[in-house]
Amino acid sequence: MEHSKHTSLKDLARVLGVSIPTVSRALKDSPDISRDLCEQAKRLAQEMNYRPNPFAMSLRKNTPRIIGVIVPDIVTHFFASILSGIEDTAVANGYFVIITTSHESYEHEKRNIENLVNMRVEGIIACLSQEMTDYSHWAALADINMPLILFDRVCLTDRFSSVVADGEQSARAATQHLLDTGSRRVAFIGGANHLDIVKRRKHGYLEALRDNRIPIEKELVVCRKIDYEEGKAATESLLALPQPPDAILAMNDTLAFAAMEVIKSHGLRIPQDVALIGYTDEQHANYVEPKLSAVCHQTYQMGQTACHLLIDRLKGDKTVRQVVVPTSLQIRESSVKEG
Amino acid sequence: MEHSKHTSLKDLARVLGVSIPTVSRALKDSPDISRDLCEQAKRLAQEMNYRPNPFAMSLRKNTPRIIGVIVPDIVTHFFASILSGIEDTAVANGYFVIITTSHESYEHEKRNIENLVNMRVEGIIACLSQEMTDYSHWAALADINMPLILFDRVCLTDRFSSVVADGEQSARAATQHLLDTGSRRVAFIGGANHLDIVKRRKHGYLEALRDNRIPIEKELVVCRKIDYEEGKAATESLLALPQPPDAILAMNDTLAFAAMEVIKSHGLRIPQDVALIGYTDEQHANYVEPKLSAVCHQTYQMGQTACHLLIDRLKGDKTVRQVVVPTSLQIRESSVKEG
DNA sequence: TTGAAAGCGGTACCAG
DNA sequence: CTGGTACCGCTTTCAA
Repeated sequence: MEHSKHTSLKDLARVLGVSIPTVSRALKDSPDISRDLCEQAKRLAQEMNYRPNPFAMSLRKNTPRIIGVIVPDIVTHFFASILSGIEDTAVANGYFVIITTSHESYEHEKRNIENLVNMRVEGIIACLSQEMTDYSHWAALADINMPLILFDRVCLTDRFSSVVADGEQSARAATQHLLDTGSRRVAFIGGANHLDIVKRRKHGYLEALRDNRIPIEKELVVCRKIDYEEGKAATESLLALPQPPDAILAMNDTLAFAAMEVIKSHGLRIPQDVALIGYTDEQHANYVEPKLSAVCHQTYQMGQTACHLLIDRLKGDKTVRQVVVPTSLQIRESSVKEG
Repeated sequence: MEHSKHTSLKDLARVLGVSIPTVSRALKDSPDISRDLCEQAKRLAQEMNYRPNPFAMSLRKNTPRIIGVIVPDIVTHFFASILSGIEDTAVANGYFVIITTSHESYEHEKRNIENLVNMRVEGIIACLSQEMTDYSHWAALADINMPLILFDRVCLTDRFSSVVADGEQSARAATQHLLDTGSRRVAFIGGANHLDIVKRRKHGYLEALRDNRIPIEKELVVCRKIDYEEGKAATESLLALPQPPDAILAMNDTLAFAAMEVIKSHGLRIPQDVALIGYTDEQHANYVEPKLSAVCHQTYQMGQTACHLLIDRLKGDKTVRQVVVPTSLQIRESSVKEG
């Protein structure tokens, strides 16, 4: 007896004294129903607060108008903002969004995929978890023809459309900027090496060094995990080097703030002793002192784009695309040693 | 031909050469099916990757195991963290979560409620939008017996269970702390007066003044809107007073960071010239300089609690509760003028 | 131990 | 213009 029974077509039919199919058609202004009945039916539906039962609909055609989303977590601003873009776009197109979190765990991720498939969502938008090293559960989605769009951390890009930032280009620009403003020994703090975002950003960093004919020093590249504590440890290890870096490029917000914390705790000045560039949004960059120079992702747009890709796919567009969303390097206070 | 047909009981039945109901029962280990058939059926289900169709289920009993959530936005850390608590709890109990955002708009809020009801979610967890001044759309949920749990910004607490922080007590403690550590003229920046969180925190602030026999000065209380720009304007107006405050209590994170920005931009020192206390989480409080003394909400727990209240309600517990989640005052650098 | 039939709410097709 | 019938996938009597 939970929520007092919804009214169904049957109820309307009974009151109107006509058959169920007739009411169904009347409500959709079918041309072969008398205008009169149409009006009556609609008025009654209004009065009796009739709502089409989505489960009945979905039972016939498999289209519950629900999109599933899998993100590592909801709390990180980067993901929250992307979710926001997804949600707004989905709603604007008449879809609901079910959000699930992988907590960076392979097991969770697998279970979430399972659950969403079981729920018969029309499509899935996802960002890979860090732990994820084998792609079979994603590939399986292609096999059962479940539309999937990946963003940020992606895989199997020949089979699934994806949305990523221009990681290589942004890291290259950030590194170049550090070198242009007085830094000499630039270090890189990244996440697990198997993630392609790590590869790309690291590659951009290395390219910039090469552009400037700076020999690569392996100790200056620390790739552990995207995690606050790991980021702190990475920074500690850099500062403990016999010849520590005089600048650090941290490849995402978690790592950047971890680095900032550690540099400060060592009594070092930013940017004079160690310059710092991170990846983060405007707000967080401005909150800290010194204000963090950072690569800015257009997170909201990434969410929108991912959702649009999915909706296009649901409408039948089978082409696999890789959308690269440009980033912008925003110079603030933490990076410039000299004008 | 979207996602290649799921296998149904019918498919299994055909292969096994038995009737559909039989398979249905076999899969649930019904006692009146031969052990043999049970085993066979389950094995086959496994092989053929059978998934019960949730729409068919939901069509019979109205229990899609989906919870709807309405929040003002996803991006604000406060909400993101609560969502996280809700999501984890929901999943742990076998529920999906559909998240919708009101964008602080009355219209969106109404539409979201509508949509979730149409979708036949089993219950709703929500935080009121700021714009919301009339409660009828929420009251309507009670009429149709849709379980509703409110958090943070609540209404009709006699009919709906809710989860709130101890706003009055926390504001009182924060104000007392300011007075204890050298501040004399404490101002309060709040949001729209019709929100009960605003009322409660303001009340706590006023109580603290009274406790200390400090006359209340109306100009020191500015309640506009919870919004970054509005918060800046509020702070500006305070600093422009003939006798400006020497301390500010900002009743949430958005307002606190806005206040900090403006105070700094005036070249005033925190806390020496103007002491500041906000409401925010640990991480953000520590990012800024000086580190922000702040009331800390147990956001994740608030989400968990709200979800548990809903699940209990879904299990039949009709008692209406008001859960108050304690806060903690965390003294950092922005508030203490003197030891 | 199993099967047949009805029903959940709606749509589509054919008949009249 | 309207009604009858069948079906989507599953559960639940009731009969056998």
